[in-house]
Amino acid sequence: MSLYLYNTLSGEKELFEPLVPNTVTMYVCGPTVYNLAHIGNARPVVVFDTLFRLLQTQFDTVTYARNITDVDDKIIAAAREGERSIDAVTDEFTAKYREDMAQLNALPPTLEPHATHNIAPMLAMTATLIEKGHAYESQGHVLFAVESMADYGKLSHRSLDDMLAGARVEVAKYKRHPGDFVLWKPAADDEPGWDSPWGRGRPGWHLECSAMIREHLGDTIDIHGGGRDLIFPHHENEIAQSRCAHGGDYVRYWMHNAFLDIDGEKMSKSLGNFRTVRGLLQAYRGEVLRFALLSAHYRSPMNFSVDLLEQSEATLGSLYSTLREVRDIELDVEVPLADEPFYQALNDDLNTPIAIAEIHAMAKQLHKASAGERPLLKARILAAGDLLGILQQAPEAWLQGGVSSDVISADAIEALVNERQESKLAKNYTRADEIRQELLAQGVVLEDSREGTQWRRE
RNA sequence: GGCUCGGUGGCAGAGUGGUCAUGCAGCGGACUGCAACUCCGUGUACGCCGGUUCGAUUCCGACCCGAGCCUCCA
Repeated sequence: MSLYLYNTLSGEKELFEPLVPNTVTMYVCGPTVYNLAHIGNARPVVVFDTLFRLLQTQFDTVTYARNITDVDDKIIAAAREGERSIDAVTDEFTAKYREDMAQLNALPPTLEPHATHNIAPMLAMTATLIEKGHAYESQGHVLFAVESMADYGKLSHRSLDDMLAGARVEVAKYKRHPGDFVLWKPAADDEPGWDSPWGRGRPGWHLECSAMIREHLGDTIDIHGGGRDLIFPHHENEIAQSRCAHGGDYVRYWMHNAFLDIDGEKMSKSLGNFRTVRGLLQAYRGEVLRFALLSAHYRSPMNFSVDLLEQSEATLGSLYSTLREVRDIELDVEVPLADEPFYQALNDDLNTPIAIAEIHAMAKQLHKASAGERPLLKARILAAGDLLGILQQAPEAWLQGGVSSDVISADAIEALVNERQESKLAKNYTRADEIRQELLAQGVVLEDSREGTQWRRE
């Protein structure tokens, strides 16, 4: 099966072939740990987690690194504001980030490098860039000289002239060119800092990723992902640093996810429509959030709303209902992935909406399938769900669980279901219907079948 | 202003040069003691205007609207 990925650098879908056969290296820009992750932050995590799962089905070794930026102006500001130590802030939000992403069924990355643990490689790269004439020291800062790189701006399709035209911000005096960016900046006494040949200071943001990639994954990696907004300046500057420091290719496939709107508006603090993952998890299960995020192609802007979440929950419920019908079927069948439409869809630049449509098609077939056909269909649905990071729970647990399961207990429901069963046998349909209505008011739906009554929460 | 990228039926969202997305919701029917689940049926959707073409939602051009980036925001 051939995997095609859209490469931001070329603007086209390209056949994916790792540099080293059967070995893939992937890096995704992770969080700056000074606050809670919002649902927009979760999109790349879910998208690249899905890619991670897909890659693992066809390459022997997949090394996926996602960094933790734990030194940054915003962290310093957050610590000051809360009158806490830097470590207290970064530890708290690193832990919460991991918890939130785990709720979204995102697998832990292979590596999770922390910026503060990789200062030495950053210093080394800075020194190399100065030696090679791509960087210079100025008033305690070390800056990258963008004019020293012939094709600076290639990823974001812009020239230095374009950038000059757009520069409305006052240019710092210590810069030779307005586009020059910081590799190393001085730290005040009460700020985190490390000794360096250029004085006590801390690394610039772009440098962190370049240095950690080289340190943990190598000079050239296969895939580098992140949100669209990172194309410039972050990724452009990473390319400049790494290519100028050690030559050759830096990243072979650049992938960027589009943004999320909230109720048709962009998410921003001023609009008051900031949705943290943690907040949303109060009302919806992580799998619902994940499904919602995967219901649009990763390069399409998507509108995130309560409607979408309700639809996602209903859709997952219906798929779990289908799986409940076949819960007793033992699985001992192999699913030949290469033949699967859902697998082909995912291999076409991670087309998750098509993959989901294929799951629906299989569910439909399952309802009509003969007993002999059912095991394979069940296995295929679960295999698709596994790649998408959904549908892996016990159907009963999903259907009878939920974030509001404290409204009425499962025991109480079972008791009423039993009472209703007796009423039905006694042909007391008035009481039976009363119980149905009573439970419905509590968000519990009853489904009668020849085998008995099943229930689920709406 | 520059550079990227979008505008698809009530909603979400794929895709394609010429009968089909898919899901949710709605409507009609079957099934059911009543329901739910399931099944069957049901929608003159592709921003606007030109052009190319036998034929365009799909290609080309202009326009309108929206988004992201233009020094640290997924």
